[in-house]
Amino acid sequence: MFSPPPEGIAFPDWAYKPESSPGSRQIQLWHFILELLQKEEYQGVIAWQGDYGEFVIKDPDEVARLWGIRKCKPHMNYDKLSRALRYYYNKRILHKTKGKRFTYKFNFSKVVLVNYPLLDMAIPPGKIAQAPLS
DNA sequence: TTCGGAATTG
DNA sequence: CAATTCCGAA
Repeated sequence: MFSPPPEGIAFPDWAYKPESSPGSRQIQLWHFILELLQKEEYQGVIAWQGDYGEFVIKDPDEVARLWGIRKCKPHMNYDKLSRALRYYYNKRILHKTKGKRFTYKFNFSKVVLVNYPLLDMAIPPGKIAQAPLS
């Protein structure tokens, strides 16, 4: 039969964007990719590959167009989109699966931390811990 | 196809 | 700071 959706890579809740507090930033690129990946209607353009967090882009131009619409950038294209993705390598949010075409992998360890900085709020009185992130 | 520098913007 | 754009290189 057709391969059932791998249960391990489905996004529970923590993958969602904490979204906008007033004055927040706009949606980041990986949030948008996550949103597309969670919808079956986009499996024609982007879908999970197999391993944990690995996904493959089937229609880069389609993804790029949707992303462009989202950001009001009508001249978006996979070349520019992937450029932003490449900057994510250094941020440890994404990685590239080499050998395959249009295949990337999410770095959940970092994604969770980025999404939930508020989870670590155990601050002992009198001492403020500061994480030298980003 | 993929990587990355550099300049610019919000 | 994150993303966009341009473009050369491997």
